[in-house]
Amino acid sequence: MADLPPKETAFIDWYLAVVEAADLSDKRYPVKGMNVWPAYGFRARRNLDRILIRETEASGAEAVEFPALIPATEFAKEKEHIKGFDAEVYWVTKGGLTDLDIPLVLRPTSETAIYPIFAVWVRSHRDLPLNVYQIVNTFRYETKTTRPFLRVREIHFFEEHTCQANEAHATERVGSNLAAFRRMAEAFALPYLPVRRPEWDKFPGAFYSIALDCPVGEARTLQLGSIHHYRENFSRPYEIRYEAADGSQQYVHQTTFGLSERLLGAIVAVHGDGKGAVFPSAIAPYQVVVIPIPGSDAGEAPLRTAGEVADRLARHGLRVHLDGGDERPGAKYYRWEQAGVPLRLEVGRREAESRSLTSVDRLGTKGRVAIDRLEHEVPERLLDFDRALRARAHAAFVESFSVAGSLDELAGSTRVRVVSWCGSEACGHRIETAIDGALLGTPEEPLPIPLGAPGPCVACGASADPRWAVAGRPL
RNA sequence: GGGACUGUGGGGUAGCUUGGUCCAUCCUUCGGGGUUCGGGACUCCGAGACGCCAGUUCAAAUCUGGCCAGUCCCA
Repeated sequence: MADLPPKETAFIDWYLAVVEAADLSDKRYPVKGMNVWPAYGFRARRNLDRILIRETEASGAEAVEFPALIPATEFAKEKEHIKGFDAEVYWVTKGGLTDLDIPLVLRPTSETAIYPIFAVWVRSHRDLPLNVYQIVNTFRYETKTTRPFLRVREIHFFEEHTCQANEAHATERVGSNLAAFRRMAEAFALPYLPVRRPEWDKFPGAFYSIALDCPVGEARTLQLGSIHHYRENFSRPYEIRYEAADGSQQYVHQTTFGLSERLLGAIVAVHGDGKGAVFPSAIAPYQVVVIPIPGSDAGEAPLRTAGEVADRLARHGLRVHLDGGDERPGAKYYRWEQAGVPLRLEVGRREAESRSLTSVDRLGTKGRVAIDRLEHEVPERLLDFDRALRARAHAAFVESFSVAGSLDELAGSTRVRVVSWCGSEACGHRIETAIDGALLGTPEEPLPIPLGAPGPCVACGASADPRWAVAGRPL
């Protein structure tokens, strides 16, 4: 088996090799950017979705589902929005052999599918807040190179859409989305930074956009998702109004929260290593793999014991896989490490006789697990593993930021840079040119490195109203 | 939108300059047999490819043209 390219010096080659070796996505489907979910990758995606669903519903939203096709007339109602998406939508212009009188857009995102119906659903202040989400596929005609999970044309998309009574309530919803994402990221063991995007880079039609950015090394960042405050920007063109308690008609203030399978890409990118993928236990397709080690002198005991172990763990609710194949144990170790399984249990003659298993987690920590206390000890090992994984990721996260005191320092940077910025677009663009990337925006939460008060703007030197901003190179 | 480059089994490749020695090399993968089994086993047998369409030629993976797909750089 060929070794993986080095993650440090050939990141994207490494990433693609891991995705393929771990059987997470099959990119051989003959449409660019539209990939197949094989069984193993699909398990990871389903586990990921479960967490999104759990945390979103805990934050007070309900699942709905809207159609995939949007009439051109509805799509065109919000002018910034259509301008932002025009170049990347797929059109359905024919029904059978007949040209459609109103062409249909295959949703690139669902605002314009949902909001005409919101206008019907929302009549009274008693209908508010209206918090709904859907997990559906959306389509964007990407022209750049596509990458499994990171940049695709058919997106497995989570989108929450809400209507609130006023701007303050909408701002609160943004806060509860941030809190929900914090809990999701805990399960993914992914460190991230919420960043308010600069004006020129916000979502088309938004009042403001908060991106959830995750550093992945070499100054590169991945946007994991985004939360938008729309104010009345959509409710006015779509006429989403309600009658307030005082009898007046008011436009709702809206928010959205979007995530995608890019989260899976981030999990691979952040946690993976020279051996392959590394899954946090909440996402892992298999949390535990049990490997029997036959041996010439061992008889049936290892296989029988391995079966017992796997059965009991499965009954206990763990995702466990018994690898009883003909390969030698070493080959299995390599394969399951590549596939990112958090915990491996080995069962040979010694283990069968002593009723005590050898455990090795994906970060290399070895231990023993008493078979009599399986149901207690295995979950404990998984918790230890998750903790260690989180600590490793957090250490890398802290390492990935550093302050830059001048534009010159930005060139060729291998970190995400924190700069003092006056807030002007002109200076923002100068910063972007200097780092050959993007001014990601202003952090919404404290940065993981010690910072004093911001000094004069790195671009223009003005000292009026400076703020810390982060600049990087989006992947 | 402009330019450069690339397409060989499931994955990765050799061959292309100078057409023939190629019913296409090697690694991996896959199916089957045997010996094995505490960190990528060995061995035997077998499967599987020249992006598509034309053209040149006695002869095309190799040369020419068009198309398709992809990658990178620039706007």
